[in-house]
Amino acid sequence: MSTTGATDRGGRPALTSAHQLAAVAQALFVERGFEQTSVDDIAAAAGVSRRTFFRYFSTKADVLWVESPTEIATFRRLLDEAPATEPWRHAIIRTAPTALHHPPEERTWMLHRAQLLLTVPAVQEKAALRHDEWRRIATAFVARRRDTDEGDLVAIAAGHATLAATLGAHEYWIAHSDQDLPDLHGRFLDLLLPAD
Amino acid sequence: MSTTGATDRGGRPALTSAHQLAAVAQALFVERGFEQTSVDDIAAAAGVSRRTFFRYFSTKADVLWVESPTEIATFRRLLDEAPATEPWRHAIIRTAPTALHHPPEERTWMLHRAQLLLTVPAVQEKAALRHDEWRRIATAFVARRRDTDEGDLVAIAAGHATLAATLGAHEYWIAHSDQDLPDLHGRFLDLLLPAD
DNA sequence: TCGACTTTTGACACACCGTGTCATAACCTG
DNA sequence: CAGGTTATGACACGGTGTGTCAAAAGTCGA
Repeated sequence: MSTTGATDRGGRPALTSAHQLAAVAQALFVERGFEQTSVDDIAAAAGVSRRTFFRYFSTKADVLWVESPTEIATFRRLLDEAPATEPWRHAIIRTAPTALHHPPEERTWMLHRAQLLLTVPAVQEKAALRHDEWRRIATAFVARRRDTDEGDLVAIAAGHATLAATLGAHEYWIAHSDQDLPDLHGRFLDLLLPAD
Repeated sequence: MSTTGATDRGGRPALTSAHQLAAVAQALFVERGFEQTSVDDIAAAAGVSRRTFFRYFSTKADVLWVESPTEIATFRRLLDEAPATEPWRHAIIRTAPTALHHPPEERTWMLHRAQLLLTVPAVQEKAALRHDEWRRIATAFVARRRDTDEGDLVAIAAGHATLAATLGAHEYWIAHSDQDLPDLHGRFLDLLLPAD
């Protein structure tokens, strides 16, 4: 979370960081649009070369998912830690909104991110892989709880429902940003998850 | 469906057609992989220039959605024609599988298509736009039936549920291709659509 | 202080995607 | 045969993402 448990084994110090690049890039996206911003622009604004950008992110759009590995890992961990007595439906409704929760000071950042994600087609495309990962976590969890494999019909349905609820909650939130995202998320999950 | 109500206003006859290009392209995708197939390869195999390919399809992946406009239009039409007495939940469960229905002789073609769609990341990405359109049709329909706008929470949820069910059914079908896709589709819809 | 090691960086070069432009080919009708 | 119409091919261009390699800028040990 905070600073580096990284062991310093010498070598040239980095000129930038993933988070700094992400901040610079997202600011440019918001300001002049995603497709109107080239990787050259981002690199120049961050004071590094284009090649360096691609060492931090394998795709231009990837800067929007800097937090994603953390969120994904949190979701997986929370489900792993869910008490065996808790029904899987309840566990998902409880953990999914928590995994995506961010402190209030990151709210406008999140809102901008969500708007880019749901509005810009080129960005929406790149979301597919992340969505898949998110979905698979839920599917695997439900399969475990139901003592089946990941080919289980209900588990597959639950996975897709989890993703659908997450996207739906964000879509609704964009238009009603005064409301509480985790709360909305829970309501969508309750509406869409199949019966236990 | 079958041949051309197109008025012939003269001009040079086309060397190829969207369907022929799509067939050639999908065959190459299945044979050697999507990313291992360049547009140059497709064009060469079809006997036209690269530029011509992009006049028929605006993206390499678009060949996989030749049938999409028809399916989308059918879904929209079927919902428009649904009797006002039919509950919206039932109407979606009835019409969505029908709109995606294809004659048996196109089965292997559909199976290949579905496998590419759910397996190859680069293809999955391009699906986002089509999925959005599919989802919006359901959302708009539910909003109409509930006398609300497309910002309605239940309508949004129903839209995402419709898409989730469609994807889930295809995913399940890939692993159990002996079963009936429309039937699976209906079961997923029944499982995921929120209560009326 | 000097040299060996490690890591980050920048400079090129390259394949591919998708777009704009323009001349040419191949059909129609009068 | 002339003029209109449509499809095509050739070419150039900006952008993305990748591979390669030499140079920069630190660390540590002798």
